[in-house]
Amino acid sequence: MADPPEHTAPDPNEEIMRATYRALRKHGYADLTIKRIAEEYGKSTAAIHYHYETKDDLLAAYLDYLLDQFVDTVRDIKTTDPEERMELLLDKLLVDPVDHQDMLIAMLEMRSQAPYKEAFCERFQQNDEYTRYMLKAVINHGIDEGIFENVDAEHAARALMIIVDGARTRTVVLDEEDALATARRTADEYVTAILSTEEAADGIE
Amino acid sequence: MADPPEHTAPDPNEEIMRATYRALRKHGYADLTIKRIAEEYGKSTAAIHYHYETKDDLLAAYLDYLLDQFVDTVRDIKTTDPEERMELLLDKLLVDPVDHQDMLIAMLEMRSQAPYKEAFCERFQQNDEYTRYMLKAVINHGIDEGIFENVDAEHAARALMIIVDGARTRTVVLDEEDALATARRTADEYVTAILSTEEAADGIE
DNA sequence: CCTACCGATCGGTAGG
DNA sequence: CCTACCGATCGGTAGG
Repeated sequence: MADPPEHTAPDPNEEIMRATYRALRKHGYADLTIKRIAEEYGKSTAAIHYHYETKDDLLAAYLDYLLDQFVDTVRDIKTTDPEERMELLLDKLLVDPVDHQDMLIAMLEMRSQAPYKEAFCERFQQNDEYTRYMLKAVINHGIDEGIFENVDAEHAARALMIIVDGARTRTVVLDEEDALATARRTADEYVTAILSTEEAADGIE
Repeated sequence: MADPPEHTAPDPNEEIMRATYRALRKHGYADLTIKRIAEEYGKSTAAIHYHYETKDDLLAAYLDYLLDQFVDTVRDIKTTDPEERMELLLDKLLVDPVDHQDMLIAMLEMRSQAPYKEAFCERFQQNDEYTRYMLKAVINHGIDEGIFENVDAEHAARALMIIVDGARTRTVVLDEEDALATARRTADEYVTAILSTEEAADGIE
């Protein structure tokens, strides 16, 4: 009931980010209004505008907030073994989202607005660049260690990102529950058939 | 200036479909209004509502219209040789869209609304099923002729669709001009490394 | 198929 | 940070 004895100072910005998250999950992006965020926030719409001048400013801040969270979870991957690290990265990208369907939907909605909102586009590009860099680094590391073929690492990273984005889109658009799992398998096929040196090509079927 | 001597009876439905197409390209889906479609149509908004009860009815009809067009262009592919037919199908899916950026954008916007509009979802599923069936048929044909490995055709078709959808999403969201070309190359790698029997694995690098 | 209009909703602001 | 409100826009309809 009561706040814990040592409550952290309730940062309004943090609270609004959380409220935005809940509102996005509930209503999606197309039906996201300042009023609905304010309802989740527990205050008036003017309270939102007091902290963020426009709706787009708020949403740009929210995308930054999401990007930071993503970077944090990637930092949790401590493994340096290229093969294992690649698997964990692909799991992060293609397995974890299974439990966040609502967010996948809202994010595709926002992504589809990138051509009209430069602030959105920039953030999605930033996120993509970060993820792609992670993949490329693992691939190059694997090449150095001789467990990956001497492939074009940039292209291979892009190929994997295409698979990731394809799976997410299909999960949302077609309501395909196993799109992520199918993509996870496809990514493994790609790694095994194109990247890996020792032909353990048995697992492909 | 004047109409050609033998003008086909101007079918209002067809005219509205064309108007919808132009309005979608100009304004995208999020900013698509009945008024804007009416402007392209050259008549009042009430004229639109005379032919289509609601906005969603019109858009559902438009998706049917698009699906028919797509089926027609696929029918143009006469080749029966599996390898060549696969290449042509992939070109249709990953090369042709280069010249239709505006439509790629509008379509991703509409696709992102599939979770909220059953009528949309159904049509996208239908389109996907058709395309996937085409790919699967080619793969099975190739297997029968011994030029493709005896793989899981259903999975391979789904893998290729993931690549297609990933490329389209990335083209729109990240404004990546070569996302389609990268995906085209990735699809070829997949076909060569996973499907093809004779190892011409030289082209992969 | 048109003109005129309605009810609803939105982002944002004034004034406190 | 609140109440009250504005201007703009939307999908859809009445009446002809």
